[in-house]
Amino acid sequence: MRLESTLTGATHPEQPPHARAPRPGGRSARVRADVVTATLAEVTEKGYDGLTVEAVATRSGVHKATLYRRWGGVDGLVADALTASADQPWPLPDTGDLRQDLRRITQEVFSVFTDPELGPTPTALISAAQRSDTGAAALRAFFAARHRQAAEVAERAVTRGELPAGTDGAEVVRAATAPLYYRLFVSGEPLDARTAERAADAAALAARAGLFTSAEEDSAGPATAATPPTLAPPAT
Amino acid sequence: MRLESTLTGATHPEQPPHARAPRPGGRSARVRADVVTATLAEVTEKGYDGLTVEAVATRSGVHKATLYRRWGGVDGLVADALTASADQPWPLPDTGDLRQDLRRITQEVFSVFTDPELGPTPTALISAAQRSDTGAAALRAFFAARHRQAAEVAERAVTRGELPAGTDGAEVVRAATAPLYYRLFVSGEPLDARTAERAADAAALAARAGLFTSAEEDSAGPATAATPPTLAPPAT
DNA sequence: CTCGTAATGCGACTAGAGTCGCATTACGAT
DNA sequence: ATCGTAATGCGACTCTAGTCGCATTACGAG
Repeated sequence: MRLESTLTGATHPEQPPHARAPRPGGRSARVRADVVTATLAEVTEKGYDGLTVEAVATRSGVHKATLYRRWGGVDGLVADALTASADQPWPLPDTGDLRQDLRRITQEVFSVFTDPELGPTPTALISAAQRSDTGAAALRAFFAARHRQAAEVAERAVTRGELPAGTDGAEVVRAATAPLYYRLFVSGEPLDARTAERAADAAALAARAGLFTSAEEDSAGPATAATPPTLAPPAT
Repeated sequence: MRLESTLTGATHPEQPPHARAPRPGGRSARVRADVVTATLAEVTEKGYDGLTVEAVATRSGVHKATLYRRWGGVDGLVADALTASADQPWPLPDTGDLRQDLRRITQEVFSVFTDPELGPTPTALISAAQRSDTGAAALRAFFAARHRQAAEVAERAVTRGELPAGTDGAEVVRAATAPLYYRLFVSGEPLDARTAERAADAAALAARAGLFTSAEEDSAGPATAATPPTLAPPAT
């Protein structure tokens, strides 16, 4: 479980949550890498409630006081770990069909968070990040980056003429993934592959109906009814 | 961790703190009421991170040890407060049109959580509840109740012939509200009235298209099956 | 190589969360 | 009214998160 290669090997020499260090040199970088690694391991094993600065200190070999000085506490540790994770790229599907692309995306989200092997870490990370202001800020940045990136799927659909011009790509992505995150982190209801599909289909449907164009104002018009598009029936 | 069976014990099926107790009499009831009130006040004022058993003890006039005995800790306090809040009825719209009904619902959610007067309490409550297993269980119950109740708007739509038979009402409600909760509690992105409307419209559209009927089987084939598990969770 | 300085290591100290055993109170039944 | 018992009050105790001042290390510049 060597995350160091990914997280630290290519670690950008900035990002200490506090101040940009006048000494970004070797040691500080190593310390940060070790700490991030240890934090991820700890939060995965014990969850947020079990996350302790002292445990991270022990595991990373970095002194407790140093952790408090640089990260301020568990909040900062989690936020930094999340920030470090946010850099990693996310595979973007390109099937040539919006609905398929969205399905891939929601399926990806679904499998990442439910996979017994991979799931616990991102799940714990996000849960943990929700708890503090610093973590919340990191979360916002995290999702903003994801949405910005994934919006391309919708933008390609616009280019293909599949979606109306002016469609807000990020909004489409949010609509597709929101039901999943809602279940995972808010209502706590079980999440299955079917829900992931439905969410993607619903988002695609709404996008095609033009609900996500930014410069749009409707009221009670023909509403959404007139469009039972050629969309294939619900995945089910 | 372990709540006395008096509360949410896992031992017996029925455990609402207020349900059957060996001594449901006056004092215990008063104590619980005082504690719930104090908990709500504290969590509203200080947020979850500032929530302390000792502060609740002082404010409610109930001894700290009693709080630990009956509620187990802050987790239990929050969970109980949430449970107590869940009982309160939620206004159900009935405009005769699904889309309008859903808009009312999302608008309601929107205003409750963003209202500077009312918002902080439910927001803090839900945020707090997310943090522990006990709280999460209470949250699930809370949302399950809400969904069950709100599903009626979809069921009426089915009766009217506006939606296909077999539509899962709760699912429609979830689809409508998920984007709001997602923004509020997961991504932390700003929430506005327009988003609330769009979410309702999108859900209505998808429902009409028959995406939320429960008894059906897949038609799109292997679309979802193949998924390159190449995410970026920091684990490995 | 030497030196100045930032970063880390170190251990003691404080404060507050959470626990425990026992005394006291008040409910509910007789 | 009386009594048995559950629930609460009470205070001392433990344990650990978090802080502080100072010693030590290692980076980076000359």
